[in-house]
Amino acid sequence: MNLKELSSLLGLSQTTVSRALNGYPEVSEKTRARVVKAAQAHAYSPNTRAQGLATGHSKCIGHVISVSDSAEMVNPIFGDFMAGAGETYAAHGYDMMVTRVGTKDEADTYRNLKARGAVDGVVVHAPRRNDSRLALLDKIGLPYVVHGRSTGIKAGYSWLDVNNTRAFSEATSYLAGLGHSRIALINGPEVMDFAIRRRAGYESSMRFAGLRIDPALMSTGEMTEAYGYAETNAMLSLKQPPTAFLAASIICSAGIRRALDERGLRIGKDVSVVTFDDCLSYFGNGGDRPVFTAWQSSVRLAGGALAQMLIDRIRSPHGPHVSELWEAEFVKGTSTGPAPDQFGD
Amino acid sequence: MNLKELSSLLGLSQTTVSRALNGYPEVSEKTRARVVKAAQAHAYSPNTRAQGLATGHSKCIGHVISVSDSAEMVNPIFGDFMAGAGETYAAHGYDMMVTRVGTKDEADTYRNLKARGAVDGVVVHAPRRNDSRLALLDKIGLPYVVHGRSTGIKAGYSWLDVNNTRAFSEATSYLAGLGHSRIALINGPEVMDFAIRRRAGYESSMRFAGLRIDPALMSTGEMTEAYGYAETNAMLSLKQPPTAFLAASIICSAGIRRALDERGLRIGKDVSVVTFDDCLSYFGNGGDRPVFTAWQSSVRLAGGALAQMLIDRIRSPHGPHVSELWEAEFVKGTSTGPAPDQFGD
DNA sequence: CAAGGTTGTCAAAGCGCTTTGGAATGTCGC
DNA sequence: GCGACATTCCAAAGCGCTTTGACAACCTTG
Repeated sequence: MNLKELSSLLGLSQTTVSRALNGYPEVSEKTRARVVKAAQAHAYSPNTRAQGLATGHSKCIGHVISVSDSAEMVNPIFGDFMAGAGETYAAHGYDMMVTRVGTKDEADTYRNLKARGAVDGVVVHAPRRNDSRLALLDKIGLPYVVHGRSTGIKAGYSWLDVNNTRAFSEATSYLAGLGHSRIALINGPEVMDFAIRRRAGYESSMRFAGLRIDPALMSTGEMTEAYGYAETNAMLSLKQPPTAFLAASIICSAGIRRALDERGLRIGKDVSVVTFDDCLSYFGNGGDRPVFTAWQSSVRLAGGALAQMLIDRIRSPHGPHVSELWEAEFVKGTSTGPAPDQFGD
Repeated sequence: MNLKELSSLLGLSQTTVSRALNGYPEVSEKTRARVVKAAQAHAYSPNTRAQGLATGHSKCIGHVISVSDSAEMVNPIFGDFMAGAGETYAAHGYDMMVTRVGTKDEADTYRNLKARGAVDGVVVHAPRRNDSRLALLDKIGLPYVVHGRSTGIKAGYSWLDVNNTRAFSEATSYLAGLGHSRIALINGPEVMDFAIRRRAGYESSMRFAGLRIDPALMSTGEMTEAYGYAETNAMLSLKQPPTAFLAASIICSAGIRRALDERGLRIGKDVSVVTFDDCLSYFGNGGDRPVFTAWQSSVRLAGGALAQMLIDRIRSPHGPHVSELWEAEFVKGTSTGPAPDQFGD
């Protein structure tokens, strides 16, 4: 069923039917009602491609997810982010396109998306420091919003970020306040802007507390369970092992816990753990009885908010840039406690 | 840059340029080379929508992911599946569209996708028993492949599934062989076909081993970490607690381990755990030194294979159906051991 | 050298929609 | 009863591509 058929069925011109369905005022309410009813009865939906050709808009939003070539690692927050964004898109009649790409030909992918007119805008995921994608997107004129920020970029852009610096600064202070002095940072990949900020927050609070910043207690890597496990094991084998861990994600933290358990160390007693928590739907932090002491912020909600931000931007591509800095929420779990007495036992 | 501009730039007709780029034989190699070079130089890519309108194909594949309305639960395998599928799509020039939907208006979503001509085919995720989606898709004529199977559907369809029955049957036998008699099944949602099969495999091996099938030791639910934790705790509090657990996913198993650790039970000694493992990139099973004894099958590879299957099907929509049954691979970890002597200690 | 094939190119139609610029009809005031 | 003005509808152009059918131009053959 297409417009031509439907209109001849109704004895109206395509113009009128199109206008009736798109809510234009040049059509009487009586006719409109008749058209709408017929459209529903015949399950008519305008052909997306034809509509796009005629209007110049694809009503589609792109998400380019780069999969690290080596590890084939997919960011675990991806699913929840999409779920949040997808809801908003659907409410506004947008489709969502996902493009998987190796990190090296990312630029080409964006260029191609634009050249083909495949999408009206994109969400930039996992921004790095001085991320070259932003300038590229500005240059080719593809509207975008950034999930996170990119330190070093002078030009304005729209973004939504969690206050990572603050979250990690507070988390560090919290642990220092409990008497911990050897606090380990199990960070995400430090090419990522968020990881750089987290480290900065950690370091500033360590300094403020008068604690030594020990490179041996700081690690960076893809936030897998195996990574959390391996780093924890390595650090606990040091001559001066940490008494507390600060982790970049709850997936890492699962690995940290595994390592601690394996060594018979009691979490929250012998060793404290604080984690950042993205509120993943399949890996919650224990619900009402939080397990980990955590700073949390829902990536699903972020997805929804960013989607809205992008849709607004597409509507007025030259409007002022907007940004939102979300504060992570503190949740006290059972994974933290006073530093064990180093000279006791 | 569009076809019109490019062709006038070259002093050729649109026909010739189009044919040159699409590899038709009616154009001399000399002209073709000239055209290809110019297209590259001007970064010309045909407009997707116009191309789609003209050809009648969208060169786009749909993935409808239903998010349970209550829990807003996103299947954790989603990201890895997409990564695998996306690679194949890209290699064949297909785009990938994701539609988030509440479970109730799933049918409308498929109908709409077809009516709008938005996609050339879809991957059906998480099939249920007697899944009504298959008949719907047949009826509206939208090509599809199924990730899994749907017991009860008589009509033929193309699918790729893991031999869940066998994996869980063998896993149960394995535990029985170690002397376990009270074996718990922490299953996925038993509206899902795969979960039904897994349960069947479990039950048949329990019967074969002459063990009692105790409903109190069988649970079903969304495969989250919290679920694994809660069920394990509940079962361990029974008068006759299980000595072994069989889990539906490694995410669940993380919850099981947490519950065991919390109670001071040694995994692989006091309690054994076997899990199914989808080989998620961010939650591996310990790499070369597997943690859990597991039956594993990579969901990323499944994504790639299904994508290929669907593309083939789109090319010949009335060809014979194909199906692949993958055997899960056994991996021995440290999470299993002989059943503890019930009368000892 | 005329008849018949190839080869390389093109003009134009068509995909299904939106939108511009009219045109027909109805309504109103005087 | 007539011009002015809404109101309601329509024909046709255009979005950027593919594809059909036609046509020169260039070989082959007998």
